Amino acid sequence: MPETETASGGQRRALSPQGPASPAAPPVPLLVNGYRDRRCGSLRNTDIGSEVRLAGWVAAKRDHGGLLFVDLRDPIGPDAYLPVTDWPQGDAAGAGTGPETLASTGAPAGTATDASLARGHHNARIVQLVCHPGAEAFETLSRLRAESVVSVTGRVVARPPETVNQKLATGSVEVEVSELEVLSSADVLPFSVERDSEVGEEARLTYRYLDMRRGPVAERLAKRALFAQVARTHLATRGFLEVQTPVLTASSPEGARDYLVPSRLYPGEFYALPQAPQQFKQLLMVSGIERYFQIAPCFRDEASRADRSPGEFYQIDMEMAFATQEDVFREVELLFSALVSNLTQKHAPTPYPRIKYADALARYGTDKPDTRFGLEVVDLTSKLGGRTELPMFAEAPAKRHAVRAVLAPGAAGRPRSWFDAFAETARASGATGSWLQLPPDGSERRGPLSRKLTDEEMDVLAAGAGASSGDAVLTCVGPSASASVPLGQVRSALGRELGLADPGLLAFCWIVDFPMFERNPETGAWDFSHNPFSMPQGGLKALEDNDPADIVAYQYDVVCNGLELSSGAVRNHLPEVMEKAFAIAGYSRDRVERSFPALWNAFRYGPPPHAGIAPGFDRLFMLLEDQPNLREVIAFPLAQNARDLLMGAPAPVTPEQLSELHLQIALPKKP
RNA sequence: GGACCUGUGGUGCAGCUCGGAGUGCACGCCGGCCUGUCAAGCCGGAGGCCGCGGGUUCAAAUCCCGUCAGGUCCGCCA
Repeated sequence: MPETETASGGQRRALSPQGPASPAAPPVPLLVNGYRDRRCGSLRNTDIGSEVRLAGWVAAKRDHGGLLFVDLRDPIGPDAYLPVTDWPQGDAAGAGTGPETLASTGAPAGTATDASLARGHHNARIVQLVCHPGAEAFETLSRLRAESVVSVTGRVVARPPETVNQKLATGSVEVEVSELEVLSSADVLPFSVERDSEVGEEARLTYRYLDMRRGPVAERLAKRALFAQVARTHLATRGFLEVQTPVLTASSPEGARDYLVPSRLYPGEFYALPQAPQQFKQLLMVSGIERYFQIAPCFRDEASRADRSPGEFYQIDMEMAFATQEDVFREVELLFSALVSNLTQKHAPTPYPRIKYADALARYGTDKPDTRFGLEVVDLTSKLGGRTELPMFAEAPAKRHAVRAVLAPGAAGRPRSWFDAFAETARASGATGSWLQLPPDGSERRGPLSRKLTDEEMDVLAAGAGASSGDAVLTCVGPSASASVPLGQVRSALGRELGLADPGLLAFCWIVDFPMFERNPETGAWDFSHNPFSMPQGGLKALEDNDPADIVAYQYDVVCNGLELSSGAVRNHLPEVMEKAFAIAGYSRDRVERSFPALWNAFRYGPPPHAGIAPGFDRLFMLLEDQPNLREVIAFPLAQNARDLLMGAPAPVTPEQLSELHLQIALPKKP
């Protein structure tokens, strides 16, 4: 069947950061050919009387014997966020186009305003076909299974008033089928595409194409495409050049486990897939590129989490020459604002608050705090430490322990098991947990602390935590760096249970001043605590004069709602500073040179100062879409164990392939 | 590397605590009826190695051990 591109070019204009579906954006045309000349979901009252050709999937069949209804469903297209038209010239009469932004996408005029009718959604992609027994198509159509694909010709007719369906965008009309062509027939499906039932993860991944045909995942992919376009367009207007970097590269000694690719030409040698284009982007800075970005694939052979894909993921990798930490913060806030305003109706206050790493640990017990709500951990070391009869508090200053507390609103009446669980959590992280309950009726305070503290001390504790009747105060005593951790966990749990977080808020914040080094608890040696290429604050002098424990780096994270979205840093571009930093971490100059030959050499030839960041693309999009895990925003995700249930990867290869690569398999012996 | 949750006709679930015949629900599937449905309705039917292996027991979907698969978390992720 010939396919005719009837639109003039059919191109979309680049999206402006201000609005993808702004009036300036031309509507997306339909390919008009032998398959169809209209989209199912586009038919309206104004089409009554016209003859149309439609194609799509048989979504549902209602066979009355003497009368047959079929719901025909469009494919999922860019109409999820762009205006569409069924006419080459961009005549928008039937497609409900207009100056809508995605955030305000509403129902087409003249029908129900149900949110499920929003453009691009399931009920906006359906039209009802009607077929009478006399019609030639009747027998064939009535025998077709759901999800078969057909092309039909028919006349658009008005539905009898009492049968108008408010749930469909096309609900006031139907199409009387005169001709039917079966384009493909479907076998019985492993699960229903049309019904809104839960399907197990295994079945969804194995039949991912059917899972996507159900709607939500594919609609999200359409939105993900918009996300990428907004990011690209925005960064381009900010002067960032999109540069692609190799996927086959060298293994780097730092970081996660590498995925290795054996070399055929060089027996016994391997490429590695990049964990991130970190060294390449720094080399681009040395190359004289002013601003670089890339939606970069990253590969890490590490265990997965709901917010961490196994195997591979994408970063919006960015780097700028002659830039400071402030410049990076501003560019990221501008980029995120463009993404948030184009893709969501959430609010994301700027500038993002900045929290020192050490403060984040103290106030939230984590370096990725959810700052949408309060309940911050308070430090009562100076008020209660050393002053009470209770040994735990009394001895804290001498042991250099911190006394910390968090408010548990309305928790006075919680069961003993809840408090015990907290105490156990505290013990597991090497601290001592206790608590005080303030009964709602104002009666005698209860809990272990009530037995050892004076009334005045309890007042200090309650006031310090901001507790009143009905609340509880949880306390934790331990080393300063870890005393807040169990309290932070309780804080997060309380936030969830009590619904303290505004779901419409994206509370971004910067975590700054990460320590440069940390002691390896086993060897006592100094390790890089994060990125070894970060510039220490104070430069060479700080490295020479200060205790490594006190050196902080120009190293930062951007965090939102308790999710870490990215790490970044002002890079260390000075070989002598790098040499010293690596020396503290126990690397000889020789070893640095051997480990990072390209950077080491490049930095001898005039590297500009530079800084950058690499926000996680999938994770940021998952956050904006309120999705609980990354599989919901990825077309073909691996299962948790890094298996591809659809394609069957990984899989053994032939002996010939192995031999060509000079590889032998030595499986571990079974016990 | 470790912990926990889940696994029951094609799909989703109940049954498992307290062992007693594969018992049940919703959907799907097959056949029949049906001219205004909207995930149509009504009648009938088929479909099961209760993930797999071992153990305890007179008897195991149910209890125990192991294992596989899916998920969540800890470690890990410079």
